[in-house]
Formats: sequence, structure tokens, C-alpha cells
Amino acid sequence: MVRDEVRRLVITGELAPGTRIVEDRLAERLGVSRNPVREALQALAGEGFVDLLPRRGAVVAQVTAEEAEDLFDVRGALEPLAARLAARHADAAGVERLGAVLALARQATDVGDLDLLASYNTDFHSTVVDLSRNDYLGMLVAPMARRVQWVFRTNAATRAPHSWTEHEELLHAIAVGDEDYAEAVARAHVAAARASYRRVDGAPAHDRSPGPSAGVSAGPSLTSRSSAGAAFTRR
Amino acid sequence: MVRDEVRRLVITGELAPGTRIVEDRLAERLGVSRNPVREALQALAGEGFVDLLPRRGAVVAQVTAEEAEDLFDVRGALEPLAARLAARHADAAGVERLGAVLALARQATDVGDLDLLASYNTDFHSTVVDLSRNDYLGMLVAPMARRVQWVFRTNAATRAPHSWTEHEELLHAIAVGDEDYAEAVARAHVAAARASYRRVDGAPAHDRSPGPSAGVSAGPSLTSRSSAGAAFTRR
DNA sequence: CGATCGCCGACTGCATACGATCGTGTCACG
DNA sequence: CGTGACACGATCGTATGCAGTCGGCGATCG
Repeated sequence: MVRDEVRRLVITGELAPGTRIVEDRLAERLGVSRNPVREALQALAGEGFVDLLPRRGAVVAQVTAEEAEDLFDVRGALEPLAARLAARHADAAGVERLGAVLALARQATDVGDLDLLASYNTDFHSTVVDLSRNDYLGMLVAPMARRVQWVFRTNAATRAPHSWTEHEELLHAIAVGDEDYAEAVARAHVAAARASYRRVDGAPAHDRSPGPSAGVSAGPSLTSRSSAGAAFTRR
Repeated sequence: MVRDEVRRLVITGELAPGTRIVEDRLAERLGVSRNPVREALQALAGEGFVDLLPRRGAVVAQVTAEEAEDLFDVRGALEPLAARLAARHADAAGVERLGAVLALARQATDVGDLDLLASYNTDFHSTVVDLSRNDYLGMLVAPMARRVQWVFRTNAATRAPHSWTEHEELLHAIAVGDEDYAEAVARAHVAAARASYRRVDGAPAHDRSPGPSAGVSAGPSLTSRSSAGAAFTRR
């Protein structure tokens, strides 16, 4: 599918944030006509990977520090829910599937393939949502997981090891069916990821969100690549 | 925009759940070509209003009881978050905007225009999310609010009055900036809506979600407007 | 009489074509 | 030398055309 290919180009960074996307050129590059490309861009706009400016085309979305924080807030709401529901509904086969992803991730960790590890991370969370048996939640989280993968491709390296021990704990909680425990683990997982992010990326200039304040305040900010001034995308 | 028009057709029920959508016919009906219709259908598929079967076309999605419950679970996670963030970030102007929507809703209540009231309901929740200053949350909630409006168009009548006193309380919590209170009110609001839904729609056969069990088990179900027999819309 | 194979219509998916609109560069004028 | 209007090019939005595929229906065979 063309959509998946374009999304891959964006997530892997082959199309860097801020680059303008011209339908003609991308269509030629992919060897298709403009129509599938247009549909792909519409879909990716819905997922927040590109911004669609009427009559002016598409640009790969910028990830500002604020949006990363926003993402953490939402993850903090949805992932604990997914974990709780997964613990409630998961059966043996489901736990098996989760364990399989974990095993693959361990291999990828040993080999040191970070991109692969990141995609297993996405797989793990997607599987948890699958086990929650909440289709609507799945509809929301699937794009979000991809977005998370995109936003944190840069600092995934430092985060990975801790992340996976936390995943093991979540698997355990789900396996024994302890909803409260699963929810708590997921909550802690997101909080830890946020703290890790702040360590790597520098604390946000204006703390819009209390939570665990990142003690280590870090060096030069990688963020603020924002070029556009008027950044609002309301309708 | 064609997309908005098609979405309206679905939400208002002019295109009933289960009906097959043929691109040609809909295009002619709207007086445009197939291309805009195709893009609209893709977008609506992303929002969950239609199911897209590869090579077979689009079908207006069915809303099963399970999906309604799913929706409540997700609302129960996101709306409290939005309320908390709104209480944290809202300024006087924002509170003003919320109050304006409430005022309009009161008028609509007096007049008894239920469709209008439903859309104000959507507006209210959208505004709360706006005040939260979390763009990503807004991106998720905007389609969800429309979906809620769609799912509960049938029983909005019975629910409306209670709903709006709860809204007033939420407005107050946001106005005084009490995050915990705002979050609690939003949580209670969703729980009350769920209870109301279950009263009207009958308790789900297999209780997948504990929560406040609907004591009143209700008479003749208003639902089951489904025309088609095969009602499953899993992918 | 029932089941299977093949043909036919319908519709989607993609390609191509055209008109509309916006940004940009240039030229004239103050 | 700076500013404004005009015109051109680039690119989007929409329309039309064509080929591939899927489901339905009838004919043929067991």
C-alpha cells in the first residue's frame, strides 16, 4: 500500500520534518500516479504525520517539545486503560503472543538493531491494546503508537533497556489478571518514558505539566526546529 | 467540503448503518466526481464512520453495543484528562467561551431542538479540549466527539437535562482552576452518561465492564435500527 | 436433482487530463 | 532606490477514462 510506504518514509526520517511534499514528485518517486499519493497524504494528515495546507500542499509535521509533552499526557491516560482492560480480558493465547514479542525484542536487543527494537516496541503496545478487546481504543492507539515511535526514534537508544524490563512486568501483571497492578505498571512506564525523554531532550522551557520534574536539566535543546509561526491547526 | 457533507449524512442517519456506499451514486447525488467522494470515504474510515472493504467498497459502520461500551471506556480515560488540563490552563477568555456554549445550549433546551442540543454538546466538549492546550488530545477527541454524537443520537433526549447540569459543574471547576475537582466531575459525567445509556439501551448481555451496573433494566429497546443482519464490523 | 465451472455485469483502483489558484519574479512607476 | 501591480509558472483540486477484480447467475456435468 502506498500509504504505508509514505508513512515509512516519514517515520524513518527519509522525509525529514518540515520538508515540503509535492504530489507530482512523490508520485513519480514511488512509480504511481498522484491519486494514491493524495489518499496517502490525507490519511497521514489524519494521523498527524503531515500538515495539509489548502491549495499549498503538504509538509512533514514538526514535532515540537510541546507536542511531545502532549503525547505523554495522552499516553498516560490511554495506556493504563489498555493495560487494565488487557489484564481483564487476556487469555492464555494472548499472553503467549505478548511473550513472543518480548522474546523477539530480546533478540533485537542482543543484536543491537535499534530500528527493529523500536518497531517491536510498537508491536508490544499494539498487542496489549489488542488484548484489551476494545476496538475503539485500538483505533486510537494504533496511530498513536506509530507517532510515539516517530517522536522518540532519536532517544530510543538510551531508553530501550529500562523500557523492556518494564514491559516484562506489564506482561506479568496481565498474565495473572491483576487489573490494578497492570494499570499501575503502565502508568509508571509512561512516567518513566517521560522522565527519560526530558533527560535526553532537555526540560521544556515552560513547564506546562507538573509530574515528575526532570532533575537533570540537560544541555542544548534539540527541539524548537519550528519554522512556521502560526502553528495552530484548528478548523 | 465533501467530507463534511458525507459525514453529516452518516451522523444524521440519512445514510443508515449497514448501507452500502457506491462511489458513483454518492458522487452524482452530491454533484461532484468520484475523486472527492473517495477521499471523503477514506477520511471517514479513519474516523470509524464507515468500513472500507478492499475491492468491495464502503459500508456505513454498524454501532454494536460492545462498541458503545468501548467508547465509554475511552471517554472515561480522555475526558477527565481534558478536564484536568483545561482547569490547569484555562484563562478568563476560555471560561467565557465555555459559558457562551452553555448559554446557547440552555436556549436550545428551552426551544427543544434536540439535534441542535446534541451539536452544542459536541461543541462543549471540543471547547474543553481546546482549553486543555493539548493539540494531540484535540486531534483524538474531535472525531471521538462526533462519534459520540452519532452513537447517542437516539437516546440524547432522555439524557440531555442531567448532562447540562453536569456541564455547569465542570465549567465551574475549570473556572476556579481546581484540577482534581474538574477531573472528578468529568469522570462522573462519563459514568452518568454510561449509566443513562444502559438504562435506555438495556444492559449489555455479557457485562464486559463492571462499573455502575444499571439497576433499571429497561423496557423495549429503542436500538436495533440495524437493517442488515450481519452486524459485525471487525476488520 | 444438486453441485461446480465459467461467463457477465458492476464497481473499485489507478492513470491521465484539465481548470483554478496561489506564490514569485519582474518591470514600471513614484 | 523602494514599492506596487502584473504576469507567469508551479501545483493543487476535480473530472474523466480504462483496466482489473469480485460477486452473481446460468449452463453443464455428475
